[in-house]
Amino acid sequence: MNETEFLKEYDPTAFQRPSVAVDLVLLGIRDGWPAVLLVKRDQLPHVGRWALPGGFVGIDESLDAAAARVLREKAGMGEAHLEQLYTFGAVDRDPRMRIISVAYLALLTEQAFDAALGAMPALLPAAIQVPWAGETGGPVTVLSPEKQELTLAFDHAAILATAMLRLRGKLDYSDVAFALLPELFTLRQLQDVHEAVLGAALNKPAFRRRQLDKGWLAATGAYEVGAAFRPAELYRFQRH
Amino acid sequence: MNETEFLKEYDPTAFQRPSVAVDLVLLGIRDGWPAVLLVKRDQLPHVGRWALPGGFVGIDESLDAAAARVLREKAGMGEAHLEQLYTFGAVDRDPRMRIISVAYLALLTEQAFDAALGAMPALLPAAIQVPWAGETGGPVTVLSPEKQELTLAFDHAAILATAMLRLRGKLDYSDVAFALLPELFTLRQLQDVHEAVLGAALNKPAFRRRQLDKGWLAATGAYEVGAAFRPAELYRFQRH
DNA sequence: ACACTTATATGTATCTTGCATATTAGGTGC
DNA sequence: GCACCTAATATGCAAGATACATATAAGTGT
Repeated sequence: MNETEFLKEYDPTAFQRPSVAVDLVLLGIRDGWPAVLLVKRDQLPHVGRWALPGGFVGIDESLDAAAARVLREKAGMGEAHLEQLYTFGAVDRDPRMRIISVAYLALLTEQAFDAALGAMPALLPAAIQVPWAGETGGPVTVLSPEKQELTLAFDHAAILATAMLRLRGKLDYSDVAFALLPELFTLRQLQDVHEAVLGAALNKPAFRRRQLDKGWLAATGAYEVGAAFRPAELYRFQRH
Repeated sequence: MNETEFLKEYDPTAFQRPSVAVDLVLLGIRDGWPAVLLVKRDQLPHVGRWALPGGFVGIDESLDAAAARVLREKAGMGEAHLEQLYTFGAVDRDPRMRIISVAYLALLTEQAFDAALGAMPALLPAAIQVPWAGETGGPVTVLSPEKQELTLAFDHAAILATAMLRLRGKLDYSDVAFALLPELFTLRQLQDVHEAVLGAALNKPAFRRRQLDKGWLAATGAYEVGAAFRPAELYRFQRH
């Protein structure tokens, strides 16, 4: 029996299978705070609760492709930094049936975040507050624009907590911060992103020096315009 | 319609679903090198190739539980540090059918590694060589005990590379190294583990001081016995 | 007793980081 | 035009972390 014959006889229905979905944490910085885009559930279960946008993975679709499709369909977004986060597979995480969810982290610039809100008005921008426990990953609080604390559907609060923790962890050794910034940015904007994600203030000269020493920043020679005071130089991210 | 009625009518067969499996990277240190336990495939596809032990996720089984079960069934192992690694979901990663694999990293002490070999003689201990490119994660070479380079089945080489990279990345800020060591160990053994995982030599006094400063090591007052020369003190890992 | 080898301790130069302070370059209001 | 305000940028220094060299200690084997 060769491989082709084998495949003909293989019975792919032998086992009962779980459904597989992707859920997206659409993350950006708004008003100096991390923010996430949520959708309101209009079906049972958890009707009326806010949830992460997601969708089932097609049988002929890779996980990354499914995540990119959900990004397009649910956030009207063509481009964003997308990275796989973690896979959530508790048996009872969805009361309808067994659904395994592969969570993805999508990082949006402030501009992309607003564009998504414009394209999909049903999306809710919610502020994220993370206690500075860092280590184990304390409970994350999600606030509506009216400062109401939201209870997310399913295990989405845990997914969001994982996302924030991962982002914090990767912030200083990877280039994720630049995915949250426009093409051109000032060092102060870069620091603001870091401070928002870390939820802590950083020393300015030290931050500036460390960032420049990494060799990832290319000075453009251009400066911001219309600033009330001395304009800062604009930098561009450039892979080492 | 309330939630209970809704669930009755929900049709879980509406979409064609992928199969979900877990694959385990059973990792230990042997003779100063990272090593992985492999199984020989006795079925198509990829008959005769070496693969990571794995199994399908039961419909009433969480991902973590499935990983623990595979650890028990395929490695005869009750205890080991188990952590989810990454989920591999390319459409064509298995020619039989669509299988999404949630990869787990299992860290074994040298003792547990040998015990697994004893309990499951079909397992092959293969040495892993990782180029010191670190960053992007170069190609990983897997060597049989006879120093033959092995070609792993499916995308298991990529899974293994991800495991090694993750381990390297977590080595100095987490406690993973202790999962590779017995209950009591010397500072030299701890350094040997770090050097094997990193594939690089480390400065002894600096390593020793940094480890002790972390506050994770509890001196036992006991010393190794039978050492040819001055015996080293035994330490125990103790969560901060 | 001595050689041998590794564990452990210490000292110093170097590099990194945090923080304070100075200087620069705009805009704003008179 | 000119003083003033504020934030960007630059510099200086102390504290901390790290790499590396060297010294001392504690066992075994001859």
